[in-house]
Amino acid sequence: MTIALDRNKNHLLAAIPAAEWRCLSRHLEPVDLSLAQVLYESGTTMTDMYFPTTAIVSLLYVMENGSSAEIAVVGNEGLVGVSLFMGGESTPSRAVVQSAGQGFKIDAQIMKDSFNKGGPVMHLLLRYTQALITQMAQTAVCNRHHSLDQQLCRWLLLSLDRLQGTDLLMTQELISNMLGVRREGVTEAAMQLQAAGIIRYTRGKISVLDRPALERRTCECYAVVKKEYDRLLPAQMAV
Amino acid sequence: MTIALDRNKNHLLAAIPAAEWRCLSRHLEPVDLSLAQVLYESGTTMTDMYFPTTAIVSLLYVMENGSSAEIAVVGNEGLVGVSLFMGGESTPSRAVVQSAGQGFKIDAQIMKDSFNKGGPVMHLLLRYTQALITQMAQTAVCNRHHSLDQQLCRWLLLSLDRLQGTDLLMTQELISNMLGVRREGVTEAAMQLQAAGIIRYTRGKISVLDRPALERRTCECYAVVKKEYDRLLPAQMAV
DNA sequence: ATCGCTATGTTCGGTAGGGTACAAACGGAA
DNA sequence: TTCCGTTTGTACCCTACCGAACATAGCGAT
Repeated sequence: MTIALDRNKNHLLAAIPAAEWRCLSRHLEPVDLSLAQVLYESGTTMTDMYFPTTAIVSLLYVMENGSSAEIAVVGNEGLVGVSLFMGGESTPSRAVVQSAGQGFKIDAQIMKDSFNKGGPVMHLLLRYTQALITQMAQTAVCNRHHSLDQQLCRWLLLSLDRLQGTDLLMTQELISNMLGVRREGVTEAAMQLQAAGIIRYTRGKISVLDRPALERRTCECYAVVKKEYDRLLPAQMAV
Repeated sequence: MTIALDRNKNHLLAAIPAAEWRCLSRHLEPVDLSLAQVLYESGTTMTDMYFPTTAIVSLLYVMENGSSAEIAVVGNEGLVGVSLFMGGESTPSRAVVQSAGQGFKIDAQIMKDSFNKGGPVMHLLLRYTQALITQMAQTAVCNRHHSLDQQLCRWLLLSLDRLQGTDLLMTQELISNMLGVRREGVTEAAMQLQAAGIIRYTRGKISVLDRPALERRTCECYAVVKKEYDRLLPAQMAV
């Protein structure tokens, strides 16, 4: 395999020191991640880890009655499968591709070995995990206290941060599943945003026209999480 | 210091291998944790870690407008301060004593050094952290989908699991702060539980009379978290 | 015994969001 | 162009919860 590969498209990969990178890169496999593809099913043993580059993956919990709630979102800033090096091998949640795109896949054992060397890779992954923890915690807070409108804004911003450009390819139905609310609620909130000139949407495509306005409308949760990601994972120098 | 100390009162301490324990135990300091005591304030650098034995500590996020929401709860099964070895040194949440009691305190650096040896202590702490992550994730789900009544049951069970006996010393006002709901809502839910003969309470004291009934009333969230704690942190042999 | 504080109980109106049912509109396929 | 499935819009009622204001009841201190 000739993989000169653009690891800079994933921030974690980009931050892996050169020496370790030489070991790991040969095991990384570029993969297409298609919409609604399930990377992990709740409770199953994970065999691979994923580093999204242009795709976005949602971690969500599916309840016994079938309704769901997003717990966190992972894009080019992170990785899917932290439970592998945390020691659990599985989690009670599901990982689903929320926005199609590419990423890298790597055998879990390879990554665990690298982690267990205890060096910079381990500390990098642990800092990422802490950022992820913050996102989950803030999701809990947001679910408790904030309105659907605010949560929609937060969700759009989280997605936007993980994509290039300002267009999101996703239906309101999909968004409602992620937020764990009725589709009709998303429709109403989205109409308000459109009326305010903040977004424009057509069937399955949302264009963000005024990002600053989105940030003004959302709750504090977005900023708290963003700030924590920036603090824990500063623009990192590879090589 | 003569600390023959009852480390078995905290499950994590109890699971530390003998060799490592000899190093660590001399640095552990028994502390009284009083109700409402703040162990960490959001954003401050942490200098100590805490291992509750008979106390219970809540991790909660306090919003800009003063209202709050519990993110997770820590008792004799765990430790307060995972962000220390995760690499962040701080978190956007606060740690407050929810139920007075005892615990052990240890200098953060000592514990980090032990963690960084990469041996069983590290893996133990990481598995605990994954269990904590599950609890946070499920809190997010519960906040989204379940009724106040169900959440109160879950909360009582979580507390009960971390105490000996069946009595909780806490006011409805305190509970409402943890759950992030109105006190009146807790009053109503608690009255129903009392009417059903499941609990009995007087000013600031709740006695659980029928735990199985509580488990029947609560949502699936409690069982999911419990199961994950048991899976990740099985009754562990020290020494 | 009394006072006063704290904890708990009650009430009323307001509202966000759930459940349901259906209508309209867009867009790709034939 | 027409058809059909998908996506979005609208309407209705209902319930859980919030906000606020206030009433009662334990319990400790004096």
